[in-house]
Amino acid sequence: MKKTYYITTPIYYPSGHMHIGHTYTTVAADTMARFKKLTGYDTYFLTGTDEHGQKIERSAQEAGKDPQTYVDEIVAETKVLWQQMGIEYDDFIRTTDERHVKAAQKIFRKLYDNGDIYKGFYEGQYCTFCESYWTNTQLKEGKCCPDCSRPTELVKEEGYFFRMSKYQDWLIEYIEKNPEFIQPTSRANEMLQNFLRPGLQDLSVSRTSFDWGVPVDFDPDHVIYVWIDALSNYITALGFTSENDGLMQRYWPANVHLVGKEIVRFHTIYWPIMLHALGLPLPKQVFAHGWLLFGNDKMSKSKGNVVYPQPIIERYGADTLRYYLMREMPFGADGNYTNEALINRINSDLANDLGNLLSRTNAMILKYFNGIIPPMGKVCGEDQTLIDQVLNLPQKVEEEMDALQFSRALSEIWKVVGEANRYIDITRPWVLGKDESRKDRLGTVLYTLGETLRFISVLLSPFMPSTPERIYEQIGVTDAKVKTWESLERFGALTHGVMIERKEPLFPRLDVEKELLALAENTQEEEIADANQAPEQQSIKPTITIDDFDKLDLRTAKVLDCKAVPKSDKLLKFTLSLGNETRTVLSGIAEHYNPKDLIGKTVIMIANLAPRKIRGIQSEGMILSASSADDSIIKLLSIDDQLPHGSIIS
RNA sequence: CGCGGGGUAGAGCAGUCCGGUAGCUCGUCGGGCUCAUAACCCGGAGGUCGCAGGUUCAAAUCCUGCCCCCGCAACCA
Repeated sequence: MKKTYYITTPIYYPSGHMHIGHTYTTVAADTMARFKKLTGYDTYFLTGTDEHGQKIERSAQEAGKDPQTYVDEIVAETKVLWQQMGIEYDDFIRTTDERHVKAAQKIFRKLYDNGDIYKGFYEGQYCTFCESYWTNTQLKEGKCCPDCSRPTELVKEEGYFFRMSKYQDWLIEYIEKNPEFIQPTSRANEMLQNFLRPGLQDLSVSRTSFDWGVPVDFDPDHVIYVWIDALSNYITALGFTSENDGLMQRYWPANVHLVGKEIVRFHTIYWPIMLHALGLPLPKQVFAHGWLLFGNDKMSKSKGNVVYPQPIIERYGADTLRYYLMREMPFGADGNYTNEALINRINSDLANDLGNLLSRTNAMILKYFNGIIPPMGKVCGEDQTLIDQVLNLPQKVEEEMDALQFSRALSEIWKVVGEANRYIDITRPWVLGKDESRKDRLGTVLYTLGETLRFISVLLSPFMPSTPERIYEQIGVTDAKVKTWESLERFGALTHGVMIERKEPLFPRLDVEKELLALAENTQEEEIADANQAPEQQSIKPTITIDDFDKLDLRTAKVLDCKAVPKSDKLLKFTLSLGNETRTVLSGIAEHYNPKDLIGKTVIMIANLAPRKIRGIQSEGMILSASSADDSIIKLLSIDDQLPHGSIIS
């Protein structure tokens, strides 16, 4: 029986279009899956979408659609994107699939029956407007909602909880004994130090505050919250709890869950504990890759720097983007996406090195052998050097792939591309071509080059699925048997006597300036679209009466002193004069103002706001400021200094 | 002292676990070649490895302290 290999991506949240970050993860998983298939594994590759939850419910509402229609559209678009990117998943699970819903309910019930889930009360700071709970650490000053800045209130709600703490010691031991389980290792330390060792709290696993989810079948007021709903996709897709669980038998436990670094916790704490509670083995590895940053900034919609793959695919093709994503940065660390780096990679690696190698090889076979692949003759030392490296290549690539080091694997392949280019300079086939008596030698050189390109193509096929075929037709590879992993065991499987033709360049060289301009247009359109959208999302708060307004005591205040608060990025400490008294007030505007510039200004403050301790300093009021929707611009309200300090504003 | 990651040539990164001539890609400068997509090949210049101490025959690497950047802090890959 063949060895199996099961790899997954996270299931993505379809509240918006998939961007290059999602593409990155999915391409990595696809590349790995293709590599394992190539090397003879019985491979299963799962991706999908996590479609429930309040955010989807609300996004759908805003778009004037029912949630199912809303997610159906985004999923359809996502599938088109994956198809364009050459993603060959074996299954695409949607948490709204009937099969998933049923299985998630069974899992929930099973955990409840076992006593791992119990009914209790959830208590937390709740924002009525956003219909969302926030933790104390998330809240803004004055216990305000981090999303809409309205005050939150303490709310108690009936809910189901998972007894995480029960399994905490077991998991700590498991992680310590299985260093391969969480990769890179630094992530394991992070989990142990941050969450596991300080102690796990029981996890709230149901909600009554929204409906768009899988109902708890024995208590339909509750829907199953994301943890069990989303994480269980990895086994519900295999038919866990259904009569037809053949895939589960065959592929579980997964070899790798590929995840982004922000969801490591869910996959290395909650998920293992859930599996253990269900009596199932844990995935062999959870691999956390880094983020694709734009320049040095995190991609985010509010910054308007989200990169979408479609324009890149249209301009340069999916294989090119796949190559860039897998090559540019070490898998696991954060990397930068820049248009310039993309174009440089295309030009130097794909056009100059690989494309040109093929071009010169193909051109010489046409010129000196009328397009017929010559046979291989006697091998010299200079041939052998190249041949040895070519023969060692598959093993090197496999080693790097097993460590999920895509970038290094490609770098190994490109070392050989470079070696082949050098080989041409050393053997000087154009000189051999002038001497009819050295035709055999010339044939050997060109055959060696063709055969090297065949090795490269086969090894490249998981990374760039459509490029190898374009190479094959230029070096006369037609037989499927010489496109396999097994065909890389010996040097010389390339069939001679085959007729080849001249084709268009594999990857045309790009004009850097021109391409940068074209790509910049794309990003700018996005920015404008986002900027126009942003203010609309901040709707006007509910109406209040004049009495409500009267409760506020607004005063002018003179800034006597202003300093940055130590160990804080955002806070400034103000000493304010209200005429007859002096107040200390903190304000989170350090990123926007230099403290010195504010001394002497007259600002407006709320004088009767309940004092609050922030960073150990008592803040006795609040200074008014206006901000843009994403807080990128914040302006302090101030007035001309004509009035006495402490004047009432009404 | 909340947690984690990072600071190495103009740019982007590897090397740090297991101390011992500082490496790769791009760019740049010079040379070679003319089969090739003005591509390819060779060579050079360019770094007090964030700062300060310490351990050592020897520190980018180990220890201590500090500075700066980034991310996370209960569902943004």
